[in-house]
Amino acid sequence: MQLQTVPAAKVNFAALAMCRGLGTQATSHIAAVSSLQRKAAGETLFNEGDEADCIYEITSGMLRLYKLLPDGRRQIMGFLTAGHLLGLAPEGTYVYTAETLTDVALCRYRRSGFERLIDNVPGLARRLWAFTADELRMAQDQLMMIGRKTAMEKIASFLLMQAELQGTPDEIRVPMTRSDIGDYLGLTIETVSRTLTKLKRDGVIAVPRLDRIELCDHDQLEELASGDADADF
Amino acid sequence: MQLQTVPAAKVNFAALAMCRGLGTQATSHIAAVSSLQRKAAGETLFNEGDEADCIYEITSGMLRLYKLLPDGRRQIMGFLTAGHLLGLAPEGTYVYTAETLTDVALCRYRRSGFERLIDNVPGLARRLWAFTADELRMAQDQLMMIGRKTAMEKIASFLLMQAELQGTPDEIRVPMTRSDIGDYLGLTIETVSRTLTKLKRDGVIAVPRLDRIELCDHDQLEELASGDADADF
DNA sequence: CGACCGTTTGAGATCCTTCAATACCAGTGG
DNA sequence: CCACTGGTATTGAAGGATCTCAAACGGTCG
Repeated sequence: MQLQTVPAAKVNFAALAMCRGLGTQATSHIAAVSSLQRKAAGETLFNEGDEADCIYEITSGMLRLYKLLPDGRRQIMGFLTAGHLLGLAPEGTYVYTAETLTDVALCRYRRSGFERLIDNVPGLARRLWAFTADELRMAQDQLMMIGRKTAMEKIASFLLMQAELQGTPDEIRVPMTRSDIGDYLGLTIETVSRTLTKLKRDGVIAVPRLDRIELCDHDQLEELASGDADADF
Repeated sequence: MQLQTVPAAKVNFAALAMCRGLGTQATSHIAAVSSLQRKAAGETLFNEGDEADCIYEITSGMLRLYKLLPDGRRQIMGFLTAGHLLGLAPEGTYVYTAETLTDVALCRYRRSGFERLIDNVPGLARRLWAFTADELRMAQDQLMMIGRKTAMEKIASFLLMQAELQGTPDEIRVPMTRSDIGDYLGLTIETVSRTLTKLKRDGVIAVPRLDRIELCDHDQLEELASGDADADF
């Protein structure tokens, strides 16, 4: 369900991540192939394997990206917030499924119109490259985390990463379920829950509501995340 | 130790992955900022955190890319062969360490000279983007593998991936140690060894030498890799 | 209130790790 | 030629972190 489509003219395109640093002319070219979209929580933006005909920029809200194995096992590749692009495959099909975790506002760029711009707008291809490179860097950090960290280190890293991503060092919003967190970190829902409980007991975090976590002891979290914490934690 | 530096004029640049599809003029521009290098097995190309002043293209041989945690735990991000680029960060520092597994031939592009080309050679930025996007796709496949697959599924997937990468469906070269494989898959060296032994016992693979693995039963491997194999394996 | 859905908690099982011993292989020097 | 050495791989036994299965809890909504 597409809640709303705003005429392109009403959007401040120069403020979008896609256009930042590009000239006004480039910005208007980009505006010409884009439209604003709203999605409710729990909707699918596109599926892994779909024809990649659009690039999206998130204006507000949060999405989850994931891949599935044939038997249903899921790996979440990331949680995206405002300012991030997605659907950035230079060719072919989407490599993951994108679903909204909250209500989301998006700017959509049609690939058909976008293609020409990439080669003609100076700096645009480079900008797309930079976005993809950043996504790669995050994927590789996640690899390190999933492959070599313990459950406690993963959870601590996750909490700090969300705080960083959301720009709120002391409290994070958690619109994703425990199951989402588990599928992001390579853990089960029970292990996520148990680990959070342990952090609560130790006073490192507080959970006033299911979708809020207060980071009470930032330093302790940092230690837990990097794995050089005292043995009694 | 740099074994050899070949004058740029002697290299067939048009055949390099970096230049493929670009014009002859673009190719000569790129040639102007590049040089050929050889490295022996076991050398470091660059370290995680180093100033990223060069982009490399592999001409022959194999490298490993990895990140380290403060306490020494290692996660290998990939094994690279001929035709792959590395060091492709659009800015800043290298995000991983690169070491040679075998003797390696490389084409090196200095960033200082390369920068200008990116904005001036039509199609180049897009090409770099495509390379980074491909690296991202591989990182995300690896995420799925490490986060959600069992040891047997990981090993089977690894063997098939190497066969694909090396273009030899029936036998793969294994210049990396068991420890490398473990650090790539998020397993210990013992689990890697035990899993390979099991595959040997079941006749799915054969190991004539430590650095060779024959894939005897490709179909069985595919089944094991995707996780929908019969329970008795 | 009662149903529902996600979370938490518990108990037991398991896969993988850890620790330790042995085997293998290539290189070296007697 | 062969013992010795160092490094990597294999194998075994035991332990532990995480998973699985199951029940209880807690908030939300009609």
